[in-house]
Amino acid sequence: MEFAPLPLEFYAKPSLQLAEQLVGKLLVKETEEGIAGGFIVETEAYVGPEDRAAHSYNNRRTPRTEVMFGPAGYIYTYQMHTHCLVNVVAAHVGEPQAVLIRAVEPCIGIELMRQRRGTVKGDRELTSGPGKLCKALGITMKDYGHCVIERPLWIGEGKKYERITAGPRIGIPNSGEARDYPWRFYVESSPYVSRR
DNA sequence: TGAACGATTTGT
DNA sequence: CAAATCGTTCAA
Repeated sequence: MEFAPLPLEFYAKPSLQLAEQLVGKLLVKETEEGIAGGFIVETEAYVGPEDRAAHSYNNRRTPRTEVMFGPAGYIYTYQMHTHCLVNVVAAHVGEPQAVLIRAVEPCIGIELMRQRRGTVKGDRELTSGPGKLCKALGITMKDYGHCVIERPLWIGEGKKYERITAGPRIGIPNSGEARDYPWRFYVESSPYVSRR
């Protein structure tokens, strides 16, 4: 895969807009084990201070959320239970917005992904969830703060998908009214989204 | 469908 | 120190 990251300016926009535009882009991670990547088929926008589901709700600023207060185009990883989740910072300095990558369609290094994921039923299980794709691509907490236009973790032009759908976000039952906002974007026809 | 898993952060 | 979490995998 030829190294051709999207320009940093691409990320300097509201997370709702960025979340929709990231669908179809190619997410790539290169490690000593090899290269792995996939087309993004599902994202969620986290809008920041006004969004009860966001870690940066009410401008909460801690070591963990710090990167979201910086410029767009940087990686915000965070761990829950035994899994790592990956976000891309959006908007501008001082606006703690981010986009969660929830699922990708495997494209590069599928054999490596199978290896890293272990026992899975089929290839559609490889990356159909935020924790799954991190493990498949080899994304870890070490990628926190990494700039997404540089190796080894970057995003490039991908392909066009038909029919991108918006719906409520997943896994945020305790976020009050924000629970139902249609801020999840996914490819309707893709078997690789986290929930069908 | 439900519980275990158990890293890390945050609030009491 | 206790509770909570943008999840995944097992067991029935």
